Amino acid sequence: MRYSQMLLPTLKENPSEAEVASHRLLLRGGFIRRLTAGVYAYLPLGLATIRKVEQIVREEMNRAGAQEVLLPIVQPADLWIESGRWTKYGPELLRFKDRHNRESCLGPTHEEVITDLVRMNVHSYRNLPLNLYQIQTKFRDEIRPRFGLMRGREFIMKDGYSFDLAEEGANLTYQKMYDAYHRIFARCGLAFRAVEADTGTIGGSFSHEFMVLAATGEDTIVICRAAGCGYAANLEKAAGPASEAPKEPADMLPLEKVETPGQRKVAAVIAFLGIAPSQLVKTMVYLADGKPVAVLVRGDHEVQDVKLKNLLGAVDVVLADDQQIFEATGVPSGYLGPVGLKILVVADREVAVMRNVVIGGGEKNYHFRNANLERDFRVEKFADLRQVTATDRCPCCGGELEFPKGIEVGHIFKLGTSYSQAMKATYLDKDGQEKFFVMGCYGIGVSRIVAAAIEQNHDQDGIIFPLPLAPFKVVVLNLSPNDEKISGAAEAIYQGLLAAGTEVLIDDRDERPGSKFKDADLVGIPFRVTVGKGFTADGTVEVRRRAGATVAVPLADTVALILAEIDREMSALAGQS
RNA sequence: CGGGACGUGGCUCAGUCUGGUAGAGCACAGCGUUCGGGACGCUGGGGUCGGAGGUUCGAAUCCUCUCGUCCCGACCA
Repeated sequence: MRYSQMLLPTLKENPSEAEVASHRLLLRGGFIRRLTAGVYAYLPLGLATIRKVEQIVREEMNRAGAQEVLLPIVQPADLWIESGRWTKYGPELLRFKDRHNRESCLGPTHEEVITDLVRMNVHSYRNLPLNLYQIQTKFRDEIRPRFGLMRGREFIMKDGYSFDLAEEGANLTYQKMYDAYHRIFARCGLAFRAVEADTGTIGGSFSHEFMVLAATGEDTIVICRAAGCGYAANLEKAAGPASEAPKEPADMLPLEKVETPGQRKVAAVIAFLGIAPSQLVKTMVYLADGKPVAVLVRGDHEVQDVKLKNLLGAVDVVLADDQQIFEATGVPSGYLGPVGLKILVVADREVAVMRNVVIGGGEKNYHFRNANLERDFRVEKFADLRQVTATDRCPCCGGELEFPKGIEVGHIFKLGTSYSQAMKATYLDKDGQEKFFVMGCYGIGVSRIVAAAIEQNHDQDGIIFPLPLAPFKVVVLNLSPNDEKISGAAEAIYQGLLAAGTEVLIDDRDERPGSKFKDADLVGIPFRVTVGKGFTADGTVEVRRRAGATVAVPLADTVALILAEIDREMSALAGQS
C-alpha cells in the first residue's frame, strides 16, 4: 500500500475524549473514529489489524474442528422469551419493534439463535458432536461504554457454541477449546493468563477467562506465586481459604452492650474500643432482586457481591443505601448487628469460627461486645462470601498470592443443558431415546484484543504491535521522493516485499522526514526501512525494529534479511503454542 | 441510574467570572524558502459558539429547559 493513497489520518495532538493508551493511540494513529458513544468506525489500518486477529482465531478454531457460520444480528423476542432471558438479560439488551410491531432485539450473544438452528436441523447422535462459531458484530447497550475499543457497545466478537452427546464429550470439547484459546493468544504475541471465572449471565457450570496482563486492565486476577501450583482466578471467583481456626469451644464471655457514640465506621469502632478489625463482624445490607438480606463478614474483609449473588440465586444484588437499611431493619446504618434481625441473615464462613466478637448494637450509638454465634444471633447460611485479600494464602497450595490487573479477552463456559432444556433442543441417541444437547460456549473479544495488545505494547511514541497483529509488517520510508536514486531503492524494496507476499506500506508522501518518522512510530509497524542520505553515501538502507536498534544493510540484502526475521519470529510464536 | 467535568472552524484550546464587531496554534489551499525526528514566511478559505426558549438596546458570556460527550461506581468479549 502507498501511504500517499491511503486514508490514514494521524493526529498530532491527543484527542480530548481519550484517556487510556489504546484509545488514544488508535485515534491518533488513524485506526478508528467514534461515531457515537461506544460505537466506532474502523478505518483501513484499523480493519487490517482486526483482520489479523480474525485470521488467527479462524485458523485455530478450524484446526480445533469448529465450523464457521454467520448468524443474524436481529433476533426475535420469542427466542429470548423461550430461554427466559428476555426478562433476565436487562437493559443491555437493545430491544425494539419492527414495522409489524413484533418485539426484536440486537444480538448481544447468540445462544438462543444457535440453539434454535441446531434443534431444527440436528436430530441424531450421528451428527454429534458439533462445534459452530462466527465472527460478528455484537451490540450490548452498556451502561457506560469507555476506553474506545476496550468496552464499546458495538464490538466484534468470535462466539462459538458446542453441542455434545453427554457430559464426557462436552468436557472434552471444553478442553479442546481451552487449548485452542491458548494457541490463539500465544500466536497473537500476547502475555496472557487463563483464570477460573464466574459464569455470569450466560450461566453454566464452570468457566475460564483469558486475561491479557496489563496495568490498565479493568479486572483484578489472583495468581499463586508458588512454582508448579498454577492457581489463577478472577478476583470475583477466587476462593477464600477455608477457615483455619477450629471451632474451639473458647470461653464465651458474657454479652455486653457498650456505648459507642458517633462511631459508625469499622475503623472508628475498633479505634474507639481498642480492638483489631478481625475481632469485629460487620453487617452489610444488600437488596437481592429488591429483597433485603443481611450479610456478615469479618471487619477486615469485604463482601464479594458476585459470590453473594450466586449464593442467593439472585439476578441482581446491590448494597442498600442508608434509608433502605433503616426501612428494612429499623436500625440506622453503622449500628446494625445480627441480633434480633428479622430479615434473611447470611455470613461468610469465616464468621462461623469467630468468638467474642464486636457487632452493631441494633440501636443508635451502641455496639455489642463478646457476641457469639448461636447463643446471641443466628445465621441462615454460611458460604464463601468475601473477597480474597493480600494476606490470604492460595486455596490450593497455601502459597503466596499476587493480584495483577488483566483485560478479559476470552471466556469459555461449560453450559450443560440449561439452554437445550429451556428451548427443548434434543436429539435421538443410539437407543432411540430423546436427549438434551450438552452445550458449551466460547467467546473472544476480537476488537478488544486490538486494544489489549496496545495496552500491553506501547511507548511514548506510539504503538508497538506484536508482529502477528501488525496491519503491515514493514513500512518503507522514502525520505526523498524527488530523488530518483533514493526512490528507486525504496521502490525496489517495496516491490521485493510485495512479491514475497508481505504486507508492506511505503511512505511515498511529499513530507519532511520528521513527519514520516513520527507517523511510523505512532502506528507501530514492526519493521521500518529508511532509505535516505545513507543510501546516497554508501548504498545502504537502515532497518530498524520498532523500539529497537537500527542496522545499516546493503540494498541487495534488505528484502531477504527482513523476510528471514519475520519468518523466524512468526514461527517462534506459532511453535510456542 | 448516582456523582464529577465539559460542549467555541477538521483537531487542541483561549474568550464565559465582569454581556458590547468570534480568536490562537495545528490541519487545509496557493506561493516562496527549507528538507534525517511533527520547519518557516506571506496570502487565503472555513465557525448556526451543541440545540430551544427567556432576560437585555445588545448574549459564546446571564437564567430555564434540552441534547450530546468524557471521567469515577454496578455490567461484560
